[in-house]
Amino acid sequence: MLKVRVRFAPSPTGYFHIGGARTALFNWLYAKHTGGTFVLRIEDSDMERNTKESLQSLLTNLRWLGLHWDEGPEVGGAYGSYFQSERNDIYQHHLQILKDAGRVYEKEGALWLKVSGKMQTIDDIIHGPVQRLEEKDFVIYRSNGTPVFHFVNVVDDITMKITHVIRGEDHLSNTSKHLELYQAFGVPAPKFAHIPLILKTDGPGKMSKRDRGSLVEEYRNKFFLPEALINYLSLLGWSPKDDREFLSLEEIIQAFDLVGINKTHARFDERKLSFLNAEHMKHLPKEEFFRRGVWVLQQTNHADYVKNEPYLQQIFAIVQEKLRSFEELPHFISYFFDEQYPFEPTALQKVAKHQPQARLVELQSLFQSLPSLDTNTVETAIQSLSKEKNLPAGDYIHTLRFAISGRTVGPSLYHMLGVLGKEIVLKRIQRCVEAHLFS
RNA sequence: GUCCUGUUCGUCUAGCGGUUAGGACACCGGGUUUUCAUCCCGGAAACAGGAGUUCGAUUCUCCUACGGGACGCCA
Repeated sequence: MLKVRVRFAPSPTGYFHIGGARTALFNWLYAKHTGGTFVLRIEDSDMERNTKESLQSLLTNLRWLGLHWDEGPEVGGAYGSYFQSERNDIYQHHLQILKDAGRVYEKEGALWLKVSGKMQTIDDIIHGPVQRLEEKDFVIYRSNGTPVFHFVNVVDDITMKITHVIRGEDHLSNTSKHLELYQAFGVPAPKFAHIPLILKTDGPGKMSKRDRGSLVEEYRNKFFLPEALINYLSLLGWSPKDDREFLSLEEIIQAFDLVGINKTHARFDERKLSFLNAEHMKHLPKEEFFRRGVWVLQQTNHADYVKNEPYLQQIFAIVQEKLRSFEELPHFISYFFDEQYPFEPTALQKVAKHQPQARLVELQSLFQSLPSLDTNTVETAIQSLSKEKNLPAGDYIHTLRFAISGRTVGPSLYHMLGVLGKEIVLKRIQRCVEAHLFS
């Protein structure tokens, strides 16, 4: 069995977007699944539109996603260069082959390929046989002497020994041109798999770089988990054919195959992506959550939160199950580090109706009588206090959370008290009492 | 316009002739956590339409409608 060689061949003309990432992912997955080789080739034959920044963005985001290439830029390989702009000799050589075969003519300074007039049959792994007649001759070299996409794409796939071309369905109609080329060169075509496109969340058409949420960069900047994006993207046009949706990379590689890919276009849904991100957050091993959390804090100018590591570890431990995304982390835990935390107006409103001032005073004397505020002690103490005063425990709990954090939402209150400790908690209650917020 | 291609809940999907058409997100309701963005339970929600083929079509064929793509000296 021939070893699989697949490639992702983007042109660096803008930011790396979701559609490209999914195409890269499917190629990468197929290589991993079959033990094949994943090639990254830069299609920069249109010099005017290429930028260094797009190339950098591409490489950075591909690596962030974990889609490392076996051959390509900064990695090398036996079939380089992996930049089309550096493969001119190869293209000239192949042009000569077509000329010798009598398939090329010049018109208005450009070089055209004479089509065969034969009906082409694309044997697509996803769509089955697709027939299409390429009716018109087409340009393979521009009048400025540079080769065009269809030509270089085919020449590169031949010379790089690509076995499977996995690309977006927008190329399905182009494939008859490519088949003309393969035949003109006298070489067999690779296998094709045209994957369905990703459509806009709402409105007509495929997702484009201008659509909100379409850039991989956005998710990296918002501290999404790359494994969550991968998981979500893998589910666009593919599924493991059972009820699993929360999947690790290993599970995806294991189950992935070209024949299981759908024919229908999929609509991008950021809400499901967020859900998957939250799931992956919860399943992160403690140490990994800590490692990445620290990194996020440093990136967002909250390095001071990291100074006391054991303290931070305690905070992370009670916060992990509540966080949907690392983007929320700095704000979510800010009051653990700031005695001047603000009292949120909406939170105040919710709490104000339960005679908070009186409750806080009662809690003060209760806590002073306790040796420490560990979770169990505090829980039973508050329970019996509410029973004694014949009040709902919620009156104490809501008020207390508000007093020590300024908010109505956060991690488990009893655990919070334990992490903050008796001294700080009493200080915070005092601060709240003295603020006279409830008049 | 021509040529390709597709059509299962709002969305992502399972299903490959006989199923109460399954799951997930989102949504709604209830419960737990006497907070909550966690967790648990429940609910509403789909085979585009029409002809065939067949004992029987969501599944096969054709037509219509609708969606998507390609028709560049862009990739």
